[in-house]
Amino acid sequence: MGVDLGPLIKNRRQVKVEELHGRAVAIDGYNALYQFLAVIRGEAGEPLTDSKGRVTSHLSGLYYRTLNLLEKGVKPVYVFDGRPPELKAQEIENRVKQREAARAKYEDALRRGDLESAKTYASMSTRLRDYMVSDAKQLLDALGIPWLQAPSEGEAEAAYMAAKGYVWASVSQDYDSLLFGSPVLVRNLTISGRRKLPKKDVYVEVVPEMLELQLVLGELGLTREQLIDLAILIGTDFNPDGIKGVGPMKAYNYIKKYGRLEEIAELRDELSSIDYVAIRNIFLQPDVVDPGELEWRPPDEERVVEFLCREHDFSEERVTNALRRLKSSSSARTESLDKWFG
DNA sequence: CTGGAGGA
DNA sequence: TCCTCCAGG
Repeated sequence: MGVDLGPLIKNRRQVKVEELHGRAVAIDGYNALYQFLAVIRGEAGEPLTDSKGRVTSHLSGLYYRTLNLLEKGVKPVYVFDGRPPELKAQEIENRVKQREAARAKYEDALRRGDLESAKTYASMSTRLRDYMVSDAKQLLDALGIPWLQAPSEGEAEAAYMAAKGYVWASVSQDYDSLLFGSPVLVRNLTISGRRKLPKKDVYVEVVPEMLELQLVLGELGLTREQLIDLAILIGTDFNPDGIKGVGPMKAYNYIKKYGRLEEIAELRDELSSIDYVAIRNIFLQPDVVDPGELEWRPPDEERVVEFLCREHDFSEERVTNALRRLKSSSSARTESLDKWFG
């Protein structure tokens, strides 16, 4: 779920798509696929599937989102989670239980014929299976988009890539990559702007926003080490409960007043059950790998059609239309991308 | 979420 | 041309 740093961070800036032109970004692949799976659903909340019953919602989202980014001159590299740290076990168990509870409510809502609730709970019961990730990687290969299997946390790997200059920014909805040291975090990376709020017929304009680590730290008057301590008080994936009764504001006040966890006398008992030294280490010395040279190739149209249309029953008209649009876009003909289509 | 249809 | 709505797989 990530750390709830949102309320503390005022220093966020809306990004225009033009500012992303020509830039490489590392996208948290699991984060992205989960969102597509949660959102792209039918009337009763069922995911899109092919004729063999395999889920394809995430492929649809990944395909059109990626082509849109390419059309705008953005060069994405997708980073997928590897083996989670031991300390993430509790968080993973929590998520499993939440999904199971949501699934029960989903089935109940279906029985009652309450489609609106069904859709909500279906979304909450989203599971990302291995085959879905595998399919996503196959699609990216066909599209000529690089992807990376992180040794551990994808967010950590993306942050490393940004910090080392392999990419300009990391992309995720979560704030964790700031804790992992990403100099720039982009949230809401989407081209088409408006999104419908659940329940009400209200539409909200969704614009990509950019958070810079140094500006955030400067705004809060904290070091990255202190921001990590603050996050531990609120609760991270590695101590999901945090400290009872301590949210973003109280956590901030504690760290501003005492500087670091060791000095907070009144929380000594609560903190004694949290292995915060190990958690700090996950954020400060994460298990990452050098990505090597990233290569963007032109989409292999034959392969894309074979995979999406032949194998997964996508409409060939829609799929080829999208590719044609990319080919005729100005971005595809300029700069480093001109080699794509001769 | 996104593209495309169909109405304003 | 813009906007809203809905199916997509």
